[in-house]
Amino acid sequence: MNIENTKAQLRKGALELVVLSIIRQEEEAYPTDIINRLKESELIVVEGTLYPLLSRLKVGGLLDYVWRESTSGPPRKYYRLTPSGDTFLNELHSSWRSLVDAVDNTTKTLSYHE
Amino acid sequence: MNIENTKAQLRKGALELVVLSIIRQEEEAYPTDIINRLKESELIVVEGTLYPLLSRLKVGGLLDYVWRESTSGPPRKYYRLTPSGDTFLNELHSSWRSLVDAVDNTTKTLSYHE
DNA sequence: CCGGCTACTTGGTTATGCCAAGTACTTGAG
DNA sequence: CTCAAGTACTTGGCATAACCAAGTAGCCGG
Repeated sequence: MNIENTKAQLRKGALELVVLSIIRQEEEAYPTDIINRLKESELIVVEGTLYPLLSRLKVGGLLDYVWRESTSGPPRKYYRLTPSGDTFLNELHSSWRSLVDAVDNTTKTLSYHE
Repeated sequence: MNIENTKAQLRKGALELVVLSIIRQEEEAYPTDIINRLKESELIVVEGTLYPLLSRLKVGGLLDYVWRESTSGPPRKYYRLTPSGDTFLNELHSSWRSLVDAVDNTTKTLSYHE
């Protein structure tokens, strides 16, 4: 059993939450922005993960994007939250808090061992 | 995009942590025990999820079990943490705290919207 | 000895996240 | 003009987790 493997597993599902949060914070963001923000938080994500995730959120109506020119390369897709994306993010954040509470509740006696 | 689906996704990977935590708390526990404890914390898990998870942890050397007679049916597999399971759980708990911190860090400005 | 309860097991499905290529647009050097 | 290098986005295939649903099997009471 590999701890690194399980650590990676832990964050699955939290990605949608953090990606949506970053986009809300920035008002609008393009993928490389988002990847850099994630790296700052030590939540490393690669392109092959992020692009499909953004597409799913777009198809789901939670995100929208506009093309914008870049001064240093091809144009970029700048993503923004739609109104339903905004609502969804609030719900998702609340679900996250519930999960954290539930896990904390289950693991709280760990403190006797640490 | 379905909020229920994504909510379910959120807890993936957290299951190993809570299952190991429950077993440590109880000293030893059999699957139905664990499922009931999870229900109390609103972390619903079905047999088809839990049994394979326990098997993986057993194969990984983190858990061990003993058969014990029951007064109301067939014997039960009582699972216990092995020493390496104990170490693993400490590491996993620490990874969990890091993830929570990272997500909280990313989502903290959400409070301005709530 | 058989119906119902309790425990445990096991295919098959879906979806996420990752890796690794691949496509395409832009700029600048020569 | 053209070609290399950089930036941005896309896609196919793989591994795995969690779930669903069905199935196997031991145990007790009538």
